[in-house]
Formats: sequence, C-alpha cells, structure tokens
Amino acid sequence: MQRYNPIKIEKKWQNKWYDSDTFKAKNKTKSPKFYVLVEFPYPSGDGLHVGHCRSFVAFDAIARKKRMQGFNVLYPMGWDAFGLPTENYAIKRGVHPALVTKKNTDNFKRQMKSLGLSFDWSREINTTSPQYYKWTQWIFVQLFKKGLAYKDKISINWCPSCKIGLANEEVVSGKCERCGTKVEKKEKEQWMIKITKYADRLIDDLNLVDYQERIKIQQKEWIGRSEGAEINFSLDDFNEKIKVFTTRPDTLFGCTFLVLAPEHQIIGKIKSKIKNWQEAEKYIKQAKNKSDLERMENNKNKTGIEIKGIKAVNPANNEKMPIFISDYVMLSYGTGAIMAVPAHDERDFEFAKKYNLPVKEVVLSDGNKSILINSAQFNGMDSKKAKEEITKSVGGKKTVNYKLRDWIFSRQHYWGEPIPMVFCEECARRHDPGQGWHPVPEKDLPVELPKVKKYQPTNTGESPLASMDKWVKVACPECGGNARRETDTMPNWAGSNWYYLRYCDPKNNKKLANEKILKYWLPVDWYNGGMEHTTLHLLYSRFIFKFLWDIAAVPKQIGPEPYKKRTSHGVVLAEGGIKMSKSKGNVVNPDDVIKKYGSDTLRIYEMFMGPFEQMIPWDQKGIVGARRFLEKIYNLSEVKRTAVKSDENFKKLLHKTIKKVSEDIDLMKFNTAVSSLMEFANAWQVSQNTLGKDDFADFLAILSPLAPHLTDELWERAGFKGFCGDSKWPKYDSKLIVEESVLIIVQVNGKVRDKIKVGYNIGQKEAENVALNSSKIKGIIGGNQIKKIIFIPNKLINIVV
RNA sequence: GCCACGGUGGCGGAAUUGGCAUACGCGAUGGACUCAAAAUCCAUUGUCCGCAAGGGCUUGAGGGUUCGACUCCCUCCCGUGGCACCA
Repeated sequence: MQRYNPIKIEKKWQNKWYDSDTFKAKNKTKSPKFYVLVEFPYPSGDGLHVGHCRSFVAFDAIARKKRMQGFNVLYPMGWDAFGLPTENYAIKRGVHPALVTKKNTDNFKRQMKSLGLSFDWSREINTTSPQYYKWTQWIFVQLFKKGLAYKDKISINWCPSCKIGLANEEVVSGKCERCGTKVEKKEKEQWMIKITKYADRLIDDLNLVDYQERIKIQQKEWIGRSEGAEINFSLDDFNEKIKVFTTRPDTLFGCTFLVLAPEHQIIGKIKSKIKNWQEAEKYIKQAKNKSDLERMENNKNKTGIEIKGIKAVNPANNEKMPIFISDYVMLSYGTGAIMAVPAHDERDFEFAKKYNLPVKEVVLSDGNKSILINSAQFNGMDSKKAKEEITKSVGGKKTVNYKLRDWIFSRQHYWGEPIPMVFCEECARRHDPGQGWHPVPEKDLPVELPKVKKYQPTNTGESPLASMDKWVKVACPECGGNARRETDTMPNWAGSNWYYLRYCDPKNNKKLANEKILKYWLPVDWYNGGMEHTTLHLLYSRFIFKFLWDIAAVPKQIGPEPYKKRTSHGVVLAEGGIKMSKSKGNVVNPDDVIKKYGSDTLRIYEMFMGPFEQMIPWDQKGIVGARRFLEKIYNLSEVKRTAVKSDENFKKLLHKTIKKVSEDIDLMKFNTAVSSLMEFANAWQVSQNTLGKDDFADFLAILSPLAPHLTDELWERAGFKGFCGDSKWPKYDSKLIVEESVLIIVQVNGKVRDKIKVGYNIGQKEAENVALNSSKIKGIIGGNQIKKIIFIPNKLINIVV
C-alpha cells in the first residue's frame, strides 16, 4: 500500500485544474449564475497570511459546492495593489513600486494556486494597471461632473509621519491607523466626495439586503442619522440669531443656557458687545490648540466661559438666559450650537453644576410614558407629541443630522491613481473664483503615473508628482491656456470601490464593463470580507455603486445594491490568543504548513479550527488532527471500497452525512461539516463493511469542496471519469435519514434514569408501557404515586411522581 | 458610558433552538507492535464519593419560569470588537 503523499498528489491536480477550463466562469449559459466574492488582498511583501487563507478556502468550498450543484459560478481574484507599504519599500530600496508589486502579486498567486483555490484566473485584475485605473479615474470624473466631487480647504487629519491626510475612518482614537503616530490638524485644499448626499439611502437600502445584523448595525451607527429640529434663539438687543440643533425640542422649556462651539462664526459678529472679550478670546485660542483627542480626554471635566453682556431669549417662554462658549460642543455637528437642558442631558447637567446654572425639570418619565410638566400650555402632553408641537409653536424646522462626513479623497503620495483634474488660472479668473478646475477629457484617460526619481512625499505636504514640472504643466482642456495638473493621488479605497464590476468584463477598453455582462452577473450573490471594512470599503463601495446606478453606468435592472449578501470571517490569532504580527514573529506562513502537511490538511484544519465568524487562535499541534483524518480516508479508500453494495446502516450514516455537510457549508458551519465527515470516517474504519462504488463516489463528492486534491486523486484511482469537482452534488435520500427505531430517554422527575429502544413514531400509550415496565424505572418509582407523564415523540418520556 | 458578540473539560469547540451536556479534534494516561524510537492501532479521559454495582455535582455568578434550562426572563461579573462630549 502506498502512503499518502500530498506533495505529489496536490501538484498533479493543481496542474490539471489550471491547465483546463474547469474554474472558468462563462458569461452566458443556461444554468443559473452564482457570484461569490472575497475581498481581494493588498499584495504585501510578506506573502499570504493564514488569515487570508481562512476566508479564501471557506468560499472556495462554497464556490466548488455551487458548481457541483449546477451553478455557473464566478469566483474571481485580483490585487488591490496601490498603497503605502509598497511605496515605502520603493523609497527604501529605490525600486519602482510597479516592480515590487509584480514580485508580490506573483508570489501571492503562486501561494493561492498551491492552496488549490478555484479562482477564475482569466479574470485577474490589478488596481495599479493603467487599463484598470483608467476607469477608477473615469468614475472620479463622473463624480465631478455631477457635483459630487469638490475641492475645499479644510482642516484635515494629518499624519506627520506618513505625511498624508487621513479620512476620519483612518484615524483610530486620535492616532494614524497605519503607523500609530498622533494625528495633527492641518489646513489643506482637498478633493472631497459628497457621500453625505447618499446617507439616507445608505441606511434605508440596508433593508433590501441580507447582511449579517452586526454589519448593518455598525453601518447605521457610523452614518449616525438623528432626527430633530433646528430652533432659532434671538439675541437680546441684537439683530442676530443663534440656530441650535436638538433631538429633544420637547424639553425646550427646560433650556436654561446656550452653548456655542469655540469656532462658531457668530462669535465674531457679536464680538463688540462681549464685555469679557479678552478672556473669551483666550479661551477660544486654547480650545483651538487642543487636538480632538485632548478634547475627548476632558470629557469628565468640562471647561467653558460665559460671554457677558449678551443674553439669548428662549422662544418658548421669552426668558433670558446666558450664552457660553465651550469645547464640548463641536462645530462640525449640527449647527455648532446647542440649547442646554441640564435636567435631561447628562453633559449639560455636568456643565450646569460646575457653573451653578439652574436645572429645570420639564419631562416626567414614569415607566413607558413621558409627560411634560413646567411647560405652560404643553403640560400633560406626551413627550413624543410635544416634540412636534413645540417645534411648530416656536417656528422651528424639523431636520436630520448625520455623523457621517464627506469623504476626503486626496492623498499626497506617489503610489496611487492620479486624480484626473487640471486647474487653469485663466479660466478661474474668467469665471467666479473657486472655479477653474476641469476634468481631463475622457479620451485622454488614463492619466498615467509618470516615472519619478524620488517617491517620498515632500515636506510641504505635496505629492512627489508636484516636482515633475514636465508632467504638471499641461494645456487647459477648456481654453488651451497654461494649466497645471492635480498632483494629489487617490486613497487606496478608490480602486476597490468598483473592482467587483470589473471582474465581469476585465478587459473592456470602452466601458468599465459591458452592460449585458453586468446585468448577467450582478448583484454579487455572496460577499465575504473583514469586519474592519464595514465602515470603510463596504460603505464606500455601496455608495459608489449607487452613484453609478444613478447615472446609468450600470444597468438599472441590477437594483440599487451591489451585494445581495455580506458576511464576515473571524480573525486568525497567533497561539495564545494574541494578534499575529511580524514584529512579534508569530506569523504563520501557509507555505510552511503546506510543505509539512499538504494543502488539503491546511484547508481542512482552517475550516475545522472553530466557528468561521469567530476569531480563533492558531494551534500548531491541532493541525495533525486534520492530517490524520485525510490519511485515514486515503488508507480506507485503498482497502474498503470494493463492495458492490454498502451495508444498509452504513448507507444511512452516509446520507445523514450528506445532509449535514450540504446544510453546514451553506450556513458557513464548516467546523461541524468537517466533524461529521470525521465521524463518518471513524465509523467506516471501525465497521467491517466496505463502501459500495456509488456510495464511495458520493462520499468523495461531499468531501471534495474541502479537500479537493485528495478527492480527485481517489476519484481517479477508483476509475471514475473526469474531475470529482465536476461531478454532481449528491442528494440525500430522506427515507434513509429516518430511523426505524429510536432511543427514547426515560426520565423520572426530570432526571435521566433509563434509555429504551422503541420503534420510530410509537404512540404515547405504547411508550408509557415500555417505560413503566423497565425494571430500573420500577425500582426508582417504587410505591410513589404517578402524577403526570410527559411524552415527546421519538425523544423522551418524563414520569413525574 | 452606549451598541454588538461571547463566557461550556487541561485546550479549540459540539448540542437538531426548551428534551441524553461535553460530539469532533488536540493534549494526557495505560497497553499492543518494535532491539529501540517515531508512526500506527486499541482502551481510558468533566468532576467528586465508592473495591464495585451505583450515586451526587457540573455549561461565568445569583435568582425566576417550566415536568424539564447551555438554550427563555431578571440582576450582576468578566472578555472581545465597534462607537464615543453627535446635542
């Protein structure tokens, strides 16, 4: 008997698969389509990580099973290759980032192939290839034309180490997500994208899709819609008004002061009347110097200053009240001013306590009802109704606010898509100020990244492209005069915004993808990715899809959402439950595992290690369990598959296993799918029976999505035709699942006392008889009176005495 | 602080959604094979009492509902992730 030698077997089948068209998705077939998508990786120099493998292998199993079930499956792969690590490497070694990228993607591809993943490599894409980013740029131009891309001088999050502006999403507790350096504020002209215009749809359309609940909740919270009202407070002796945003207009009678954000523009207008201006100005300056992080840290100890000499008037009761400036109010949210109701807001209460301000209770809550008090004609009104009524009575306006901000789209780096815009001063002068920006004509796209000598960002915060005079100077597409190119590049989210569209038609040079083909493949049926992308890539790409849908760049029939279903996998941790990181030296390289145990073993182990959605520590010792399982199957297949017909009981177990594996793969319960296959193998080993030929084929078929190399090898040795992966997914026979006899639990007072074997579906009377006749049960009941008997068919009988 | 998820043997984890808790795997112990080791195979493996038959206890803690609770309800503790002065 030969020994199981995965190295030999696996190489052989990988060659056969990739030389044939077996994983190729057809753009037109009679069979139903199924589009399985996993997030494409950033090809780092470290190579593939066992964490990547987990999601790739899981969805490879899903893709393979769907193919066997008769679907025309698209399971593509590509490279999200723009990004800082490659640029940093290029800076250090003086190698062009494109060369580094090529090296890395080659390595990733080799690793993926060595895992036997069933990607359709004929559709491979790379965000850094000009043929691809031509369309990333094209999308930007469309955004600009529709007024959704605009340039604005804003205070951005600036990482002094990376020398790059960061989106809010890339700042984690005041620090740069990438390098951990404390983020600073910097005023800069940036391209912005109006994602806020889509805020409502991004929330509401979540109802149309099948995403894991945790994903929907996180997106909703990130967008942060809150409904409320804007109410104007007039100023005593002054022809100015302060507009506040509140979600609690019902508490207006309890408002005892106003608070302005230090940057609020009205302060300048009323400056002359402020008696303590010097003091106030000092406070404002201090507040401006604080970073967001410092502001946040002070959240227990609020500071502020009253502006003396001016009072605001409460529109509800005409009472005069003081106005404060405090940095606990943010300029960027709502109107930058609030009405403070210390009785019903914790933050206002803290502030009121510190500055000795009155607290006036106006809403009485008792259980599930909230009734207004101390609110004149509104007394006794339900607070929900009062929100509407009070807003109306003071001439307020119902409004909605979002936490979501517009998306900062400029980066000051070399290794990204050039923003295809040209600025013409001549045009700017002729039109109104601020204009002068023109998109590069679509026929001139892509704007290719020029070769530069140095890849470092400049100290002035400009991209290295800015120093390339030859490239920067260009004729104005409008007037033909002297103009300059935009030298900033796009963030690395730009390429991943729409990549799943490109897989449908990756070589199209006329459109981002052909409409008919898009209509066939979209929406993506199942998209899996990391939880960390929920408020980044997933949100951005939903937004961009909606935009493309609005301008009819993608067919209307697809509907407003690109992904039907979204799930996410748990992170693979290092042994001991800590994060795998290069600096800790605990990163597991799949190459090493494959070399030692084989890729089917790695695949099985990654699926078996624990629930797919949960994070899970790597266990080097545990891998041998997966290897032993495959060896067992290999050996059994050599000696125990010769029968014409399987034993009936054995066949039953097989059909139960078919049912379990079929259901579990669909539910991503890969760990229990593997364990049921192990149970089958154990039973096979212990039994004296051999497995019949057809049943053997069925067994290989249900194992093949998880261990495709081994099953194809055994398939061939058994004399079956073609690839096992091209065979039909077996259907279980429901008659075989049903037991003829079942073991019924007999309980006395809820405690298990006996187990009896009875016929399937026997009635209560019959079961009672058998149970009461058991000598064990008789002994336990003794002379006690039977009060009640509970009977659950085919499961249990409980005698209460 | 708020939201989400989780807490089950020495370890990773199962449990048809209210019906045998600890499947499957790792590890451990003993045995077979071997000159020996590895590999493999067999047996045992939640815990306590007991020579044994057998019995008690056990799913983070406490309470409740129920004939019956890992599962449902209430109170609390711990861990992970996200948000966080968002008015």
